[in-house]
Amino acid sequence: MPRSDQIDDKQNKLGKARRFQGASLRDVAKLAGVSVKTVSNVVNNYPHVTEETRMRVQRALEELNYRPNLSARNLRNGKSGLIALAVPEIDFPYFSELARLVIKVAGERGYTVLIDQTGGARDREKLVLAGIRPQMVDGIIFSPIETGKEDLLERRDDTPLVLLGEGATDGILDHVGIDNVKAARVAVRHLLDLGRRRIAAIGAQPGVVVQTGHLRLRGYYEALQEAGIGIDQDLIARAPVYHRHEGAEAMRKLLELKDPPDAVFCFNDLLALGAIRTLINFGLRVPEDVAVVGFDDIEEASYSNPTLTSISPNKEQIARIAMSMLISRMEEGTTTPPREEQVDFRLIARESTLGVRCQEQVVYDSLQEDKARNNSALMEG
Amino acid sequence: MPRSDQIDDKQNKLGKARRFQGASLRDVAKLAGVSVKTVSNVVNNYPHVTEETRMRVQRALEELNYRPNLSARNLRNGKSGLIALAVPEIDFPYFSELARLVIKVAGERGYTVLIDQTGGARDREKLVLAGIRPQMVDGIIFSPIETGKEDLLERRDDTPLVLLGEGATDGILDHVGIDNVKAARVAVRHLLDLGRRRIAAIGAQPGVVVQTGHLRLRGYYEALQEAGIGIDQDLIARAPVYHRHEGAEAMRKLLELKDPPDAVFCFNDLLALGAIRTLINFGLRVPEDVAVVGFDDIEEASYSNPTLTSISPNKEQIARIAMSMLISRMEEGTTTPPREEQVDFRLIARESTLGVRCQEQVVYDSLQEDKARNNSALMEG
DNA sequence: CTGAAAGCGCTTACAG
DNA sequence: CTGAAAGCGCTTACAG
Repeated sequence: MPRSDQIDDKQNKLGKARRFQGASLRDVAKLAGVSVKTVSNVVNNYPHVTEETRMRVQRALEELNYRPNLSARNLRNGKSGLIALAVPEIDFPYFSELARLVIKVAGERGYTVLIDQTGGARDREKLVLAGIRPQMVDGIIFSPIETGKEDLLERRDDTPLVLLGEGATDGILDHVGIDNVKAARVAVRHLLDLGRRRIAAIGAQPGVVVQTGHLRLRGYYEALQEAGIGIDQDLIARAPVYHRHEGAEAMRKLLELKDPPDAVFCFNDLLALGAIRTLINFGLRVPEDVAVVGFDDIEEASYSNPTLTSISPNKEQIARIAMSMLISRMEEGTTTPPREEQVDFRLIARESTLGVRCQEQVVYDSLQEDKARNNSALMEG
Repeated sequence: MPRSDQIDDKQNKLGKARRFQGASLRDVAKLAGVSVKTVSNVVNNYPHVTEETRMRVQRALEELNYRPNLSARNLRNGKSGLIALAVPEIDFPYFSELARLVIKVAGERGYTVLIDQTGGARDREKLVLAGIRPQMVDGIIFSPIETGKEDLLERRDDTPLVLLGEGATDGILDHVGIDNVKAARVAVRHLLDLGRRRIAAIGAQPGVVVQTGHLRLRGYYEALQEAGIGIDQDLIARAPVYHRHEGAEAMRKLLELKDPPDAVFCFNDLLALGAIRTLINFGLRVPEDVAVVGFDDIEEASYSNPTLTSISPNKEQIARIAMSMLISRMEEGTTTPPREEQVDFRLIARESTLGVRCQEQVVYDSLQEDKARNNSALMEG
């Protein structure tokens, strides 16, 4: 039996030097004195291999520290086992929390996740749709910001793709999200229930209509209308990016109004945390002077000071459903019309609306559809 | 010239049905009436192609919507253009901020990043060292938690790997980090300078010695010793995981001491934010009653209430150096001894030590080595 | 400037 | 139960 150091060095066989790739099936087969097929059988745990042969092959695999070449395997199998998660920026807490779950769920299903950061820029998002990293990934989970309906319709690439978060994709592609309008309505209604009447909104977005910001704004309108309160355009603040800084800026402007708000509904938690920062800088009390509600329920919402009332979408459900949809396209090649799925959400009330030292309360649960159910998870134990 | 729909359907040529892979170079060559080599030349922008031929090929590429098969290209080239970033959990703010930068820098250098989450568990970390996803990635950037020196020495896999964050890797592998001992010393000295004398530490870790926690604790000891203050073991709180919850718990225990601390140095920002949450719940004022310093300078530190004084490592520098080190191993096959690089860090003092409404100040900058330089970035504009 | 052919490492009918 | 051979799609010396 040849020793491992007698295996020809591939560097010599190739014209050009190349990083040594490790042992191949052929090397192992040679060392074990069997055919490549048999080694492959052992590696892939196929039956029909004599125990003795198996042992011999195992030893050879060990000795050569064999590692299958995934590029070759993928080429042969026509798939890579890789999916892309395309998000604006991975360090937005909402996206990093979602990414953790997507990576976890994908791992359970045998997939590896690579991350694409679009920065929420339309041209980078178009690249995602056009098939960035062609045939490197079997599928894509995509959380767009600026992508519009036209962009989706123009798409030529046929890599399976599931959309996340956006509101109206009009059944062009598989999509999983939450009922943004309803969630926003629930959030604003909570403020109304607490007696607030001058309720501001932070996070309206200029331009494109097919967007999260638009839907949440609609929910805001509907809640106020239901309560018979007129819309004051001065109370609606824009935010091109949903980050702390923009929330702080927007709040500052709202405080300059001659009749400033007594509550503010922010279209995500980062905006809300920025807004709170401004309120505190101005010496105002939250929620006594201004109550604040956020959206996303990132972990920080449970620890900020004050803790933040927020709409809490079921993120694990988002990850699971997105992955299931994607797998059914990737593996089963499903060609049914695009599916639209909505996940559960809750409104979790905390100090920023209930007051200091209040217990955390689940004020609304889309799963239960009954209000004021008190989950009584005593805050901080 | 044959039309695209005359290209044989591969499904028929293969025994088993398989997801249609799109057009290959061969298909394009056939359609354009040239050889595969010529198409390859066009695709890869090689010179020596007649303008006319190039046009013809371009048109064929367009018509068939050709996308190179990266598995095949990688197989042929012996590399994948993929690197793995292995971190405990992507949604720890420090790691998501780092990931954003690594993905950005990698992209600039032509690499795609896939994420491995180890959960900080030793067996999962061992898998990373052993070559999880064999030959799928050209290199690995690895931020270990429980990996010890023995694990590094045992490693058989030869995929280029750069370690992040850990303190003492004893030159076994390339490593980039900061001077943890010194940074911790700077942090504690800051508290001493403010007149604090009962300074607690949160984040000591049981077990393994080669760990961040150990080094930061040493810096804490050294600072106290320099100031002639004895060590009180009661003031040293453990934290198995560096998360908000553990910080809150640890702080609670410290407050139960008959002689509670007047300051606390937390080994990362999340611990500090958890600690602050507890302090506020107990009706204590930060920093008047207890001053708090964190470590990492995650973005939340600039917006928390109070804003958080923290050690700020140069994360972009970490990402850039790690990527450079990795590339020199991957592309140049450098076989020089492992390198050890330390990046700059600063101590940025904010409200949690300076008091409410104080300006943010750079109290220490390892690059300048001069104290009390006032950067005067007026907080909140 | 272009073409024919080999080979990267794998899996899989097809024989035996 | 095992082997010989084809082919996934690409790149690259080697000819011409």
